[in-house]
Parts: sequence; C-alpha cells; structure tokens
Amino acid sequence: MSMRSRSVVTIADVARACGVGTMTVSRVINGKKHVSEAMVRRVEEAIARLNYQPNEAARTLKGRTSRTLGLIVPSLSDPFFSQCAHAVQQVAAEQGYMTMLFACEASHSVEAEELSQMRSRNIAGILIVPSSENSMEQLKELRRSGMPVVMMDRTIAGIDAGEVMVENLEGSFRATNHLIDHGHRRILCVGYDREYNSIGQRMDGYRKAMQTAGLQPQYLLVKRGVPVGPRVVAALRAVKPPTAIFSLNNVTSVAVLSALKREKIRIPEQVAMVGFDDFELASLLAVPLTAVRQPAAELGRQATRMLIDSLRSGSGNQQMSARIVLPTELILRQSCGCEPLAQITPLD
Amino acid sequence: MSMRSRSVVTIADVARACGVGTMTVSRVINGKKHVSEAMVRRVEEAIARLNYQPNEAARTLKGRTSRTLGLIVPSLSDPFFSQCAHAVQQVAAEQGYMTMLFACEASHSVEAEELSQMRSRNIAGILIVPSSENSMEQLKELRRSGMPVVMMDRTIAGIDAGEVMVENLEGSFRATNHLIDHGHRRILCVGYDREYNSIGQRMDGYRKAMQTAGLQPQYLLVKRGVPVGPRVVAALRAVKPPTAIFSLNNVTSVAVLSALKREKIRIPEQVAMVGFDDFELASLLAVPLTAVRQPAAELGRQATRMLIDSLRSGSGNQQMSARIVLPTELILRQSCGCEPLAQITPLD
DNA sequence: CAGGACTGTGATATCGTTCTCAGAAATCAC
DNA sequence: GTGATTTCTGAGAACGATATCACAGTCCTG
Repeated sequence: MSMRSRSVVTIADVARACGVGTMTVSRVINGKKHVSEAMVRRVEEAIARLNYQPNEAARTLKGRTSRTLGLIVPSLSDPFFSQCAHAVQQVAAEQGYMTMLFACEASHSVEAEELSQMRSRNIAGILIVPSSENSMEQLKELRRSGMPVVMMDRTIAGIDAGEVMVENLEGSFRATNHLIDHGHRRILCVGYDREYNSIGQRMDGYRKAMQTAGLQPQYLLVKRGVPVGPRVVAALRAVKPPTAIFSLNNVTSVAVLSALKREKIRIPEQVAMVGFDDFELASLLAVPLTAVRQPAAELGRQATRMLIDSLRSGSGNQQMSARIVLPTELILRQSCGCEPLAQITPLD
Repeated sequence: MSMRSRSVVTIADVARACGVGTMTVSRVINGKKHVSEAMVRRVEEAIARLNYQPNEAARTLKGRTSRTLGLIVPSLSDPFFSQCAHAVQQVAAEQGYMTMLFACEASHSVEAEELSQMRSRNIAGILIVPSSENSMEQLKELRRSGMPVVMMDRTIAGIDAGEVMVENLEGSFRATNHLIDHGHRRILCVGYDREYNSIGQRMDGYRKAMQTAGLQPQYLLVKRGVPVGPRVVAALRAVKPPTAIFSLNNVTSVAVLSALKREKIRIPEQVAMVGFDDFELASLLAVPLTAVRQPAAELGRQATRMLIDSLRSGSGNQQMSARIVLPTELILRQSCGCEPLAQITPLD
C-alpha cells in the first residue's frame, strides 16, 4: 500500500554491503583516522554505489554540531540584506555549513519565534541583523546557554556576541560634509526614529558634521510605517526650507524620492539629496542618487567567518567579543548637485 | 570548565517534574487524545515553567515529518524571487512549517548540492524555482522516493510535480499587442535564450502577437552572462531599426535601460519599451517602465498551500499533478509612449 | 623480548523523541 | 454481575548515527 517504503539507505546497509561494522563506515564518512587505506576505498565505493547519505537528524541528535547556521534578517526585499544573506550562504557552504534563512519582516513576534526555534533545531550558531530590542531576552538566553552569535549591521546592548558593523558615523559625516562643502547650510536629516543603534550612529555623524561647521542640525524622524514623504514635502514648503536632504536609509530615500517626484519638486535644483545605503538601481533613477555605499557582501562574509571560527575553536566564548567595522564609500551621482565623478557603471 | 553544560531540558525532565511517564508528556505536546484534562494542565504548566522545547532532531529521527520545507530559488537579489520567498515563509509559518531557503545563484552544481542535502535533512517537501534542466535527475529521484515537490514560475519536463505558473504567454501577447496598437511595426524581443520554459512561453506570446498582426518577429537572444546592452544599441543603429523593445525579463530590462541611458538614446521617443516582470523602482526610473506585473507573492502562497495540502493528505502522489496558472497585469508607464493610466502610487 | 604506544576494527550504549503494546481503571451493554 | 469496550497511563523498543570501550595486531624502544 503505502509507497512510503523505507527506501532510505542507512549506515547499517553500507556496513553490511562491505561486511564491516557501522563504526568503520562512520569513520570513513567523517574522515577519521584508524581506517586502512584499502578499507576506505571499499567503503567509499559502497557509499557511492548505494547512494548513501548520512541522516542529519541522527547526527545532530547524537550531539555533534548540526552544521547549520541560523541567519535572521529583517527583510529580503531590501537589497542590502539580500546581498548580505547571499554572501553568508556562500561562505557557509564553502565551509561545509548550511544556512537556515529567516526573514522576520520587522515583526518582533516573528523574530522571537524564529529565535526560539533555533535552539530546538540545534542550530550551531546564529547570524542576526537584530530588528528590535525586544528580542534581546531571547538572544541573551541563547547566548548564555553557549550559542555562538554574531550580530551584523546593528547591535543590541548587553549581549556579549560578535559584531560586524559598518562605519555609520564616518559615512554619514562624510556625506553630510559633502553637502556642506557644496554650500548647503540647511540640511534636513530624514529617517526612522532611533530604531537601532546604527541609525543612531548615522545621526551622530550627521550631527557632528553640522556642529563642526557651526550649523544647526534639523531632523525629521518618524516611526516606521508613518509616511515620511508628505512630511518632507511639508518641510520644504516652510519658510527657510532646507536646501538639502540627508536620508538615513534606503527605504526613506525611496519614499522621499517618490514624494518629490509626485510633487514635481526638482532634484537637485530645488533640493539636493544624499542617502545612506546605495542600491543597484540608484544610478538609473530619474535623478541618480548620491549615496553612501555599504559593503553588504563583505559584511556577510566577515560575519560568517567570525562565527565559523568561533564554532571551530570549541565553544569559544572569548572569541565572540570580536568586533569588525567596515568602511563605507560615498558614491557621487547627480542628486547632490555635483557631477558624478565616475562613469556610469554598466549593469550588464 | 566547559560551559557546555547539558542545560537543555528534555522530555524526561518534564515527565519527572510531573511525576508521570514521558509518553504522557509526549501526548500533551502533540495534542493527542487519551490524556485527562487535569493532566494536560499539569504538564503544560511544567513545560512552561521549565521552558521546555522539544528537540527537533529527535522528532525528525523518529520518523515524524521534519516540519521543514525546502525552498530553492535562483537568486535573492531578484525582487520577484524575494517576494515569492517571503510569501512562502509566511504561509508555511502559519501552517506550522519552517522554511529552509536556498539561493543557488543560477549555479547548476550548487542547485544539485542543495537538492541532495534535502533528503539527508529529512525535508518534508520541496518548493523550487528550477534553474536548469540539469537538476532534473536529482529532482526526479527525490520525486520517485516520494518527496512532494512543487515547481514555481518554471517547470521541468518529465517531472510529475505540482506546478504554479503565471500566464506568460498571455502576458507577453498583451504587452506586444499594446506596442502594436500604438503603431509599432518593428519590435525587438530581447532576452536570455530559452533558459527555461517560462521564457519560451513569453517568446511564444510575443510571436503570436506579431504573427497575428502580420509582422515579422525579430529576436535578440543571448546567453546569460553575455552583455545584452551593447547588442541592443547595435541593433538600434542598424538600418530600419526597431522602434520598440520587448524585454523578456527583469534583468535584461535593467541592462537595456542602462545601455540606452549610457548611449543617451531617449525613451520612448527614439525607442519604446515594455518589459516582462515589474519591480518596485520601475516607476521611479528616469523613464518609468511599462511592465507586465507578475503576482509574485500570490505565486508563493498558492505553491506553499499546494505543497502543504499534499503533505497533509499523506504521500498524496495523485494530488501533485495539480497545476495553477495565475494571471498577469500590464502596468502602463511612460516607456511605451502612452501616458500612464494610473496615478503614481506612493511608495510610503 | 617485555612493556608501551599506536593502528585497525567492532559491540554496545546513547542522544531525545515517539510508536507499540500492555495493563489498570472506568464505563457501558445486556 | 460479567464481559466488552473505552480511557488513561507507562515500560520498552525503535529511529540512525557516533562515543566509548575493548581487543587484537603491529611497531617501537631500550
């Protein structure tokens, strides 16, 4: 009846086929010593012939590492995260690890749920772009129980985990200075209110540049979900409107561009603009956007290496305090009013 | 020494805490019958108090379903796939399934590797946007061994699996007709050469429209990796150049737009354009792109439901022959030369 | 050549859960 | 009241892999 026949080949089948014990086969699979050359070949031949694949659930249960990393990002639609995720998967695969990728879509409850799944799934280690301070408890607890964790792009205070960040402050500082150097005095900083610390760092960079130049910082911060476009338009209609906008991230940049287009406000003539976080299509927009480029792939790679290193070095709690900060790059395009320096890069 | 203390709570701990056997706890966890009301409460209280979480590896090993779906997409950077993946994860989570997401980045060997991992990981079922005919063997074999499979967006011949597709032919037919209706006679069809059947269907739709109008189809097909932009530019410099371009997908659309921009060829004045596959920023481009929108999220949702249904109905081999085809929508913007019908949608 | 160290191999216990079966108590049928 | 069913419960055997231990041999080393 049920075609659910146990057609799966087990280690015992292989052992039987070779006329040896299961331990010998196990040793061959794991590349351990104490197996004769001839035996290795014999077993490998049988494995290939029977198309045997070790049952991961059994291996995991027995206590060995699950060879699986958990990767939690806020969203997959943001190219920054998808690039990052791709890099993680690539490096992990090279090192023999699988990746379980989760997108919590900025939902705290989803993130908590996913984190709680991590333990029951015997995940070897966690790479996370934390969405909310709320998940702190879950993460702390996992960390306490010895789970290696590396935070990417953002950090949560009070968690002793690896960190791979970008130079948010420096990037914002440079971007803001660029606007100042081009004569702008009233620069509006637009973004989501301190959702996480990297946004705070970007705000700090902006503020530092403004104050250094003796200018008054000016913020338009909203909660995520509140339409920011109309607010910006309103700000531009005020007396003494800002002559430039510094957008704290990708999502707000697009929202602002969309609103400005709708209202037929010209960039950079009526208002100049620089955004934090570059994206592929930025150069093909109606007004190519000057933006701070983050090394998304590099961030993913470094974070994964850090995690795997700490996995390899036993339950290396000490190693986890590592911290890497990657540089950013200001990509000049037309939205800030100065001619682009570089040629348009072909997207082919 | 090693902080790797077995701090993990097992079902035996819970049982001991309640003074019952493990089977009783197991029954409570799985919501089975034959447990008294009072006992259920007692056990649930203990589970909560001890923060017990069942070990998935053990459950999986014992033969129960792993409650995990494998999702294989060609790439995460393509918004079509990331939207689709997101929808899959959402529906799966609602139904109590986890998702293992893999991006094979169009590499056949990676795809094969990932497929082979599926079995050893006791994946319950597979959702795949197949990249290559090469993976056919792997997939066929999995299918033979009773693994439920649903193919999304593309199909591979000779595999008896569920299919969720979009109306490629109809969408292309309509898009091409739109150009024809606006007076275009020489329309160039640009894309990657028949990589998979959905591209073939799009080409068929284009051809059907052209032939119906008594026009000569004209193709510019390259292999993935070959820069298509310069070829298009060259084609436009020929005598009797095409007056419109129909791009078979997202990636070629962007490549073409980029090349046209580089060469300062104006759209739609010098050449009109329609692309298959819409994307978020299409409306903010220098020339907002008219495109065939595919219901990416709906595709993911339907596919996931189909897979889970077949999982629930036992090893329902019959059910797997199901096939769903979703409609597309032509989004009119300026690149095709006619005014956009709709207002610009706010991106906030 | 005796004692130690290393190599090659297999029996057996074990990981945490669920399945099978069996027993005890309660309920029902007549 | 006796037998049959149903409810509630637990002991023990899996699931498939690996760690541990045990036991031959083999190779040194003095």
